[in-house]
Amino acid sequence: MMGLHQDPTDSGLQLILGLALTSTPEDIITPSPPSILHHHHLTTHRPNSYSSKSSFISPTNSDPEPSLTLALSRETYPHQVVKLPRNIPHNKLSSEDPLEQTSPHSAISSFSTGRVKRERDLSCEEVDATETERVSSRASDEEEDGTTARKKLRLTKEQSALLEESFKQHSTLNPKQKQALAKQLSLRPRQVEVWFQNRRARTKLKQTEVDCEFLKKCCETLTDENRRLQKELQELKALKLAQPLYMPMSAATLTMCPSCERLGGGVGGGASTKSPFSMAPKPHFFNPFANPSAAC
DNA sequence: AGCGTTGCCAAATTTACTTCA
DNA sequence: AATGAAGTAAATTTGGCAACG
Repeated sequence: MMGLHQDPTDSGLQLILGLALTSTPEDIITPSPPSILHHHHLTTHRPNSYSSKSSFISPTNSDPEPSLTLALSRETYPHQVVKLPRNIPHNKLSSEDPLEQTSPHSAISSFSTGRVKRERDLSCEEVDATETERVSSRASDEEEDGTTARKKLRLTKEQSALLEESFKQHSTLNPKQKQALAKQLSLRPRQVEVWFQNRRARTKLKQTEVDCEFLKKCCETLTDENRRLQKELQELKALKLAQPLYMPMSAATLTMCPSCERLGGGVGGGASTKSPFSMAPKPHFFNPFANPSAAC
């Protein structure tokens, strides 16, 4: 009825999701406001200081159970074996290190800020890499002959645990924190940065899925409510046809509906009676967004 | 004020790798 | 054992925004 699609990929649903949850209380299954609103806030009022950026999604709130997040790689990939790729694309043969790979456009010019930045990051992180690769888990020492494709880093359990722990404290890092964490993990700052970016994306995705489930339940509740009201309306219409003449009631028999302050008939609400003025067992207009905990 | 640079981020996408049927 | 599909996470690309000189 309400045009609420069940498909989470539907753009209409996502729009409704962002709007509908603005009044989401804290006692529902979505402990944090929808990330859509946060994104708008961040992109329009991006703070200068890094410490204030942690408002994106609080990992302790939106991801209270890290073991249930989408990041299950440590459990599903327990062996930490770095294998050579089965097939090596031609365009990946130039350099093993992804950070040392420039895109096909990267050498064209320096007009793109991203390209300039990457080259700059590379230059500063190469120094860092030489310091850290002695104990790094990265298998990245084969690029001398230029015939090895890049191998994707698989973080160790310890590295993942430390990154997760750091993410719980703050979902964004300032440069000092990034450097320190990279040194502690024997990774490059860029890798730490990428991990945090991907981790934030996973958190947001998970939150979106939670929001979607919440809206599905709200939709079901509203559907049931609508069905009930439609049925009640049909009954009232039928009674109206059966009793076309107005039958005045004495003031003593009238009661006030506590929710909508409409007059109802009979003592005790009359819900059990089949009076034409019987009250619905629930409020006439049920808003799950204003009262989602009761709705879902 | 306008401009270019720099740095960070989100979003989308690609890619390497793992798991499982 | 081999294989391909599906899933996952690391890495890349693109574009936007803000701060700074």
